[in-house]
Amino acid sequence: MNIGEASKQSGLPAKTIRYYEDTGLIAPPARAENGYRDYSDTDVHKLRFVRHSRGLGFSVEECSQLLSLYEDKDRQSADVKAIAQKHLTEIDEKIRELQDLRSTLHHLVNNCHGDGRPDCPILEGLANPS
Amino acid sequence: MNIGEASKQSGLPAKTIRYYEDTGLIAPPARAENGYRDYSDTDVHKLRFVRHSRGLGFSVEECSQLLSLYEDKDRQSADVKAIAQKHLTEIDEKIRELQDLRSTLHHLVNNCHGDGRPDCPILEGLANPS
DNA sequence: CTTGCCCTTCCAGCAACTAGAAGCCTATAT
DNA sequence: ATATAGGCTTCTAGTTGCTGGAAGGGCAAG
Repeated sequence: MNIGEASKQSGLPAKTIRYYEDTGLIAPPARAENGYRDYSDTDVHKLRFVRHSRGLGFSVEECSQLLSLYEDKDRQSADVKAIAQKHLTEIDEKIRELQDLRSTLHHLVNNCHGDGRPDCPILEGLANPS
Repeated sequence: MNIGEASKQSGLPAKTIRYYEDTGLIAPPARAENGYRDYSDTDVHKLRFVRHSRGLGFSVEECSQLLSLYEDKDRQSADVKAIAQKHLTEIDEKIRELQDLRSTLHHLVNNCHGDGRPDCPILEGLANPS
C-alpha cells in the first residue's frame, strides 16, 4: 500500500513516516515500480507500535530500542521493563516539577486582582521571587 | 559590568544572555570602549526577571510580553493576569496528560514480571493498546 | 612575552517534527 | 485526448530554546 494508506492505518502523518525512515527509526519499506513506497501490513503494525510508544512519551531513541525488542523473539522482558521503568521515573519527575510550577503560579495569580490598576503581585513575584 | 558578571548576578549563562539579545527578548546593552557588552544593574534586574519567568515555564514570547508589562508603569494588572492564567491552564492540561500517561505506563510496568523470559505485557500493550 | 581567561562573532547541532517548493504519477471528468 | 485534482517523490528550511565549538582579539599577572 502507498504511504497515504499506511498513514491512515497507522495514524501517523505521511511526513512523519518519511521522517522516521530518514532517521533510521523504521526500516525503508519496499518500493513499487513507480518508485512509491510500498508498505506491508507488518510495516503498518510497526508504525502503530511506534505511534503508541511515542504517545506514551517515549523518545524516538527509546522507541527504537523498544521496537528492536519487539522484533526480537528472544528478548528478555527485563530489558523492556527497564526502559519503561526509567521513563516512568522521568514522568514522575516531570509531574512533580509541573506541580511545583503550578503551585507558585497559582499563588501569584490568586493574589492579583486583575483589574485596570498597574500594581501586580505577579510581576512583583517574577521580579523578586521569595 | 561585563557579561560574565551579569551572568553570575542574573543566574543566566552568558550564551543565553547573548541569545536573548539576538532574538530581541532583551534590548542590546551598552558597549564599553573595547567592544564588550556593558550591563547596568537595571539590565541585570530584567535578566533576572526573565530567568524567573522562564523558570515558571513561560515561553520566551510570553516573557517578552511580561517584560513589556513590567516596564510599562501604566499597565493593567488584568493583562498580566490573563497571560499567567492562560499559562496556568496549559500547565494544568499538561499535568493531566502526564498523569494519564503515567497511569497507563504504570499498569504496563506493573504487569511485566521483568525477567529473562520474552513474553512482555509492555510490548503487547504498545502493539495492541486496549 | 607568554599564559590564561575573558570577550567577540559566527556556524552547527539537539528533538521531533512540520511546511513548502518543484516536479512526477495516476485517476477521473470532459 | 486532455485538463484537472490529488498523491507521490525529493529537497530545503523553519520551529523552540538554547548549547557547544571554532577563530580571533583584549587584558592582567608572572
